[in-house]
Amino acid sequence: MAHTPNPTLTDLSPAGDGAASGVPTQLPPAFSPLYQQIKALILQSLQAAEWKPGEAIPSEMELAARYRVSQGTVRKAIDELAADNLLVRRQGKGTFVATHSEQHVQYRFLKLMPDKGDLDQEGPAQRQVVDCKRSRASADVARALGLRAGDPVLQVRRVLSFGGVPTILEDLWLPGQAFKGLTAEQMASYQGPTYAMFEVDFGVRMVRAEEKIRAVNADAAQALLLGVDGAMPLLSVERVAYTYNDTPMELRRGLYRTDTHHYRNDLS
Amino acid sequence: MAHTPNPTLTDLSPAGDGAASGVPTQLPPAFSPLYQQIKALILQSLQAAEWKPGEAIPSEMELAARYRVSQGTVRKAIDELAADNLLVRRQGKGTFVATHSEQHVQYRFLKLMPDKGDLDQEGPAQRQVVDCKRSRASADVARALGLRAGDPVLQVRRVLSFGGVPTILEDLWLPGQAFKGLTAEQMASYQGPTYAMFEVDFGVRMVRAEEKIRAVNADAAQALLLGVDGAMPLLSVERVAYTYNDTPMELRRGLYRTDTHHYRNDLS
DNA sequence: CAGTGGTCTAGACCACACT
DNA sequence: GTGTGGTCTAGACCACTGC
Repeated sequence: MAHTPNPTLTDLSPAGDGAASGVPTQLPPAFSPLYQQIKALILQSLQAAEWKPGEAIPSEMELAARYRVSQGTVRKAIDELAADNLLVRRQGKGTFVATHSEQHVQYRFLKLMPDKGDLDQEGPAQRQVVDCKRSRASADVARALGLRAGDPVLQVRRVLSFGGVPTILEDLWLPGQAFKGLTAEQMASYQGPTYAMFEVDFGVRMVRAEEKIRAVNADAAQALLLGVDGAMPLLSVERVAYTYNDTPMELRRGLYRTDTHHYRNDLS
Repeated sequence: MAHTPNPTLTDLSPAGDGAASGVPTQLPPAFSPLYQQIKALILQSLQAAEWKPGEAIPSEMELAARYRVSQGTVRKAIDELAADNLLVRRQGKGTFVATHSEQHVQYRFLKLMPDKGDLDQEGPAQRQVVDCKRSRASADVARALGLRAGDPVLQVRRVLSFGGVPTILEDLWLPGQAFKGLTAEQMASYQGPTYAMFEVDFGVRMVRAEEKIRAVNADAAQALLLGVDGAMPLLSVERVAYTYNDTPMELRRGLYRTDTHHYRNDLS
């Protein structure tokens, strides 16, 4: 099988040329390596929930057989998906679909750290849902979520406390479509990360996010909920979280107290 | 050469066992893959400046011959170094030592973005050096830089403006040892990123950094330098930058205006 | 023990850049 | 054309997990 591409896979290699059709290739067919095609196929299966968060995907040998490529090619595809945190490899056990329902990745998207110690040392975060209502997307919200203004959205306001101290005030906007039936009860009572609940109850898995950070002054209502003086500057963290396919599924505006905590970022 | 480890490389594989010494291995010898050892060797050459920033390193075949391993093993070592942004691969040309002296990575460590558009569209940043003096490390500074309190440090205060608007006020602390002879003139007049100057003039290459971000109020002097009202909340960005070997080589405290810009971060 | 991912090798061929 | 990195294959063996 020394480079005899599987006929079921798109042969994008210029090597084969277009002689069969008698038409010489004008535009180079945008060469795409085999392992990228395999990666895309695996990604499709993930989107289609053929394998669910936490479950094992087929072994490298099985996938190699399925796609009619060598184990090494499957390996490279999986390597990239693991680097993107979509899959998790565990030697001797298998390769698993990444999930937010795990202790050690509890706060994967939360970059706030206590000035001393670790978030885990402050015990589990207490969540207090202040508000949870159906509403309609403003122009701002619609743009961020890829909706049209006026489309139904779910809006949640909550306070997160660490060690009993209110530290984060968050407003969430979720597309009404995908999160039909979400209740305040559910937001408040679910044990574990909110994104884990989204996976379990709504089949929505967040894979990446973008944050814009600013320093702001709180308004009166915000200061009250956080129990801080209105003059204390706060960190404004605006996050858009995406599922597979770069589809935005959540807009979140957080206000962080940074007198005892800080937002930590590693650059490389 | 089907797994006959080169004798010049540490054979950490348990396969060889300790029979030669007659002493059975008690503690497993911390198995380390060959490619990790190669990676460490390449890293040593980088630290020793055997190849300088911007230069090409030997080809994969040459390195494979030098270390007596297969090309694939060298490849995997280089892959990881490239993923860490220590090397840059360019197909058809070679593999190069990463450098800050390049247009498209101009602002690799600067996450501040204008709310509309791109930093590059605002033209080159104007740097105004407010102060540049030799001093002694305070306890804080010493801890961050891995020095002892009282050790000589270089201290720089400067203002960065984009499109003529003062946007960042920065204080830098540099180990006096490594940056002997750095002048205010040099800080102000060098064309290009400051980290590029560090590479060229002092042989110090920054490879990663950690930032702690808070919302703060400016004091009077700071507000004056940034030309803002004292009540405007600002982003405090405290950065420690590291060279090879996780050696801290710079402490930087920045105050960012976030009324027209924001700190951008991608999570995954 | 069998099955999984992880490492290492060797060789072929492709895409790209320079000359 | 030559030399570089990039892809793909095939096969061997190692390390880890759980039966």
